[in-house]
Amino acid sequence: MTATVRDVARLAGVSAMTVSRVINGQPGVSAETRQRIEAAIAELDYAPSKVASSLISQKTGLIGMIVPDVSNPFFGPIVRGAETTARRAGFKLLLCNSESDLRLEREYVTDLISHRVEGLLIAPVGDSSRQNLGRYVAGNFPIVLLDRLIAGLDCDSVTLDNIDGARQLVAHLIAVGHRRIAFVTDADEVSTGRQRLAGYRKAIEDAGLPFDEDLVFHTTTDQMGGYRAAQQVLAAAERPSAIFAVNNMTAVGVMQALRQANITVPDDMALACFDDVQHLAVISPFLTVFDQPAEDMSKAAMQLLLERIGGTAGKQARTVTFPGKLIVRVSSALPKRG
Amino acid sequence: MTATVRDVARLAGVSAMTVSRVINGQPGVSAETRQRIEAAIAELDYAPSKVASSLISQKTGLIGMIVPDVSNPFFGPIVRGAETTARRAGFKLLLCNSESDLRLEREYVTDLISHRVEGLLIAPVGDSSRQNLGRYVAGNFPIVLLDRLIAGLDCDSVTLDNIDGARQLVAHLIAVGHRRIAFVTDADEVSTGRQRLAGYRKAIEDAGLPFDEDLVFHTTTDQMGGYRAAQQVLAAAERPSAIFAVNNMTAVGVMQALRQANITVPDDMALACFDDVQHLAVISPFLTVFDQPAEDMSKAAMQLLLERIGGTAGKQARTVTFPGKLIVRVSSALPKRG
DNA sequence: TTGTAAGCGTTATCAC
DNA sequence: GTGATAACGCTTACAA
Repeated sequence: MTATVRDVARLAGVSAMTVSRVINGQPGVSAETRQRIEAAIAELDYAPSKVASSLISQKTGLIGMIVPDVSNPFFGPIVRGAETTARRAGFKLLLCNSESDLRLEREYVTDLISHRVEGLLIAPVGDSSRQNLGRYVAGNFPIVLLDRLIAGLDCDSVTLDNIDGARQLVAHLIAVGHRRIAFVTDADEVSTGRQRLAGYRKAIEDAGLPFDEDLVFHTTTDQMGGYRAAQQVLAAAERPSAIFAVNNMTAVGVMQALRQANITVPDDMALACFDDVQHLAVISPFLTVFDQPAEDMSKAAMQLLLERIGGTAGKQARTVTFPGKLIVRVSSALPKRG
Repeated sequence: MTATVRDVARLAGVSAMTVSRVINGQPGVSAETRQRIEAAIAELDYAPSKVASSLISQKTGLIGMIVPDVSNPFFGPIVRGAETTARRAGFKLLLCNSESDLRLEREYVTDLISHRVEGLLIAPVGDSSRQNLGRYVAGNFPIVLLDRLIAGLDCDSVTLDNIDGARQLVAHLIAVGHRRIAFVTDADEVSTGRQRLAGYRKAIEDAGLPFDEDLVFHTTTDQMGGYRAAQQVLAAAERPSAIFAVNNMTAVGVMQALRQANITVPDDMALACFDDVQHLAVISPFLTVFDQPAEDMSKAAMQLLLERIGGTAGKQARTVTFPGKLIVRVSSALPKRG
């Protein structure tokens, strides 16, 4: 179990070096010796230590990945895609959940660096993550941003075309007949929120409607945040006919508040959001969404990271933007009453 | 970025040892020296290498986790819970997706061992995983099984009471009025499938109904497997009025096949399965399920593993069984027609 | 309070 | 074809 090269060498009657050659498939070992060594390895259940070899090669074969929460149906496929791509390139993934907490994110980053991950794939908490990452980016440490950009940080990244996605989604709501559309989103701290707000505004202005700041409800983009924001929406003087939630968890919270207030979707209020939940639509094709190809985005991001690690990337930061697609279901229909 | 203790020592005008003391917060360093060293650390962006310290301490602070697929809504929370618990104990998680592939699982296990993870938390592919794990269990390497047991492998484990869960779910279907209930499950290779079959059978016999082997449809427990099995169910001579799918993905496949055949749930066919999808029910409370407390189970499993790693566990294998709960929604109602 | 020497398990280098 | 030696970056044990 904890045998070393030397134990194997002793048992096989050779030197540690020869064992090392066999392990790494290097030439220059006679077939007979090789067999004796392989027998000794099997006998001792010997597993070479990557800890020791990493120390010499300065390569751990480890990649750090930080997401807010793997159990979020958007990030699950993201982690899955990244891991698959990493594995195929011979890397293992150290997974961290930042819980959208800047301090926890910072702790993870420094820990991962200490573990000598060869690169970092991260869906950052927000613009403030710049504090946590800036020095490494400046030091040319391989980092790729996923889903969210960081203002003022020039770095490889993979995101969705959030502006146009939001524009499409809101344009759809307008086409259906909605005129007052609430947007439930976060503070100005996260790039996705900012971009989706821009798209929301564009769709409204494209349609010749007035952009009303009071229809933008800022909150935390989790279930509780969506819940609270929806209550504010319902309390608004002139109630909107539709709510656009900035992401999936926020939409869940919105739905929860609506249900509690006995408001039926879409009969009393329409609802649409970002992020489709894979497979869910089969069970219940209800929610109109703008779907992000999460797994593909993540694979692309890992690819960028692998290139950076491999040194085949060039100095300039690269940006990949995916289009995504609008999926219209029943939740966005025009209310029958009200 | 890649400074070493010696670089820091040189810059601070001390020995490497003194730097090491400062890093590890050991006593015996004058305040003045400490400050000089801390300044040097900051100046050089020095991050101590866990690769090197792991080599000495024989502790990596790494735990391996293998699940079939993190993007599965059952395993997402499982990974999340494990990571949170591991982090609080100072461990990082190396995440692997076995894709329910025995060979891939084997590869992951040996790789993780080479990386010197201090323990392994695994939702194994099935009974055959015994080949992949047996030697390590025999060698007292810390391993905890999650969700699935392995026949003939005596090892710490956390599972659900699958027999009673399935019994409750099927008893509910019977109480609603169903008499012919199809069970879509895997081959005999996975403990959860076996146990749920036992529960299915018990509920049927408890109700004084005949157990009909032809109502048990064996397939792969993924979406495609559920899809194919449902087609067989529909082709059955005497069509059942309800389908019990062994897990979430299988249920999705069943639903897909039913929809394609223009069969409405529950009006033409009832459906129930294991695994609730968190949050989904808020959006659309449709599917009757037997819910497993995935995150809690996972936290408990990680706790067992941490105890084993810490040596506070004792030789005997421990088993923790969670109860879970039946959640009745609309999909299990008695068909109106047929 | 601080430093020196040795070694953790590998492998690169060079010698035989 | 094979082996001795040193080194990767750190820490334990001991010395000063």
